[in-house]
Amino acid sequence: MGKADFSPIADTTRRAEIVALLRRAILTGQLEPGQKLNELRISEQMRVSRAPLREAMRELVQEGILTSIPYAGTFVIDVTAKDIDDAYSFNKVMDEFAIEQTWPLRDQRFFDELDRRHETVKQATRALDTTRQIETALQLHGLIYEWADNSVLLDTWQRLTSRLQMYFALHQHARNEPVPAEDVHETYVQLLKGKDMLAAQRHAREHIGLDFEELIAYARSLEQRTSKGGRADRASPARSGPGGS
Amino acid sequence: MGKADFSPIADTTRRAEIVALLRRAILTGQLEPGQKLNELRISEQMRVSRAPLREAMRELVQEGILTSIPYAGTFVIDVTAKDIDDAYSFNKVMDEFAIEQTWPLRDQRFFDELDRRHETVKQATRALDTTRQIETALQLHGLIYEWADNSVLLDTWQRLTSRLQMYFALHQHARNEPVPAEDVHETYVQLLKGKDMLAAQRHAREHIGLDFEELIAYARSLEQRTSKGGRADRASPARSGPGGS
DNA sequence: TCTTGTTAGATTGTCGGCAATCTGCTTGTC
DNA sequence: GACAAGCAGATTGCCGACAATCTAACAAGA
Repeated sequence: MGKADFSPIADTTRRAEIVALLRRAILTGQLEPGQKLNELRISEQMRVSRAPLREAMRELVQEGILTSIPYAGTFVIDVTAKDIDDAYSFNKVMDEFAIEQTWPLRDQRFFDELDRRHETVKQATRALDTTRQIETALQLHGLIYEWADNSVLLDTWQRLTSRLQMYFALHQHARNEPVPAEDVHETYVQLLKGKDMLAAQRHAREHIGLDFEELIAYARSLEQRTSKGGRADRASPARSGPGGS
Repeated sequence: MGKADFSPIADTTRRAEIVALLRRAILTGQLEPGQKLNELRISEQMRVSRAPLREAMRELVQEGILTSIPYAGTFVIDVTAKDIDDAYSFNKVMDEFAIEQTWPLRDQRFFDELDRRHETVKQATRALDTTRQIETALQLHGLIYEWADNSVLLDTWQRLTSRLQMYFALHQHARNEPVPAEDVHETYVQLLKGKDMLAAQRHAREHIGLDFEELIAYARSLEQRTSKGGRADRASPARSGPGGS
């Protein structure tokens, strides 16, 4: 009997493609934080009716990168320094857990995949493609989440990833540095291959920490400007949580 | 000048109400795991067109309690023992973090709210309303997440809550016990009022743990039955994550 | 001048219907 | 009888148009 592992074919609904397009536009900074998404305009640009566009938007709202106010519109989320700080401290705890869960499951395939993703990051770095560099770095970092074999953990990470990518892309866009230092992930990869789990956890905390510190400082400086600058109203509406009456 | 703090008025779109209705139906077990949601039938029952219903469904898909397969339908998620186990171990870590973050922020208002929610649970217990008992118990437990002042943490908890409520409701439905023992939350509340943070964390782990153990055992027994029973196919499709190239 | 009522324009929310796709059955052939 | 092709029914995906709501400009009155 022929056994071939086929991966499921791509979703072929307009909705799915629209989701991908919008997400990419947001995460790369083509759509700026706070910006309103005009349904009619976008649907005409994409040559699509508003129905699938609106469904796509609802998905991205739940994914946490859009926010919707009834009869007012759907907006790209505003990024506050506190949001980044929250994500930062939460990420530290998650990292620790992910490494702990992944640690006993590491095998040759894990190491290979680790190297492969590391190589992809270096490739994007050499190509001076900052957007892709952020994306691949997050994918490298995400391996421990994919390997941990915990669906809830992975789900949470993927949600967080969207926001992180948006934050970092925002940062990069602002201070248009050519590209960060040569290889900041080398130590991380080596530690994940090693025998000292606690060292790996510690490094993950501090390594990620450094990137974040810079990011938060930047966000803070932004808020200084906008606090007197204007469009600071229109607070994010209370997320209609599961805890209803 | 008159200063009155008004909270934002309720969402008055059909979509929001549909979301609430569907979520309630799922979390209370009126809609069983694996069951298909027929759009036409539901829209007629609710006297609503399919557009807002479909948008509501997309939200619940992203919320993690529905799963959608293009051109096939939208289904209530299947609950596997591993899912519960994953949520369990993840919840332990989150609890620890939430207590740590909340600890220095506790004040009189926190204690009052804690007592209020505790009272609500006892009330539901006396009324023999198991569904509401689960709901209120989760709200009691959720206070440390609301108080922790971390938007990402709270968001993650609210997502997890949906699934937890579904799991526990499922359990309760099956073994139709009258109502659990009198007051299992007393110690938890007292520890949160006390001075020993580590003790509170430890208790949260073990207390929640016990409930989970029973739940997982039940789920395992269910899978024993369904593994030969039939509708085990139609695996959950790969969640189109943010990483797509 | 400030506040309040009105109105026109734009945008979101919703509806009913059509097109695309899947599923199961029937039919025909070997 | 087994199997492939084709067909009908049901269901999801998508579209265009209408209704409900918001926003901003303008006018009227205190």
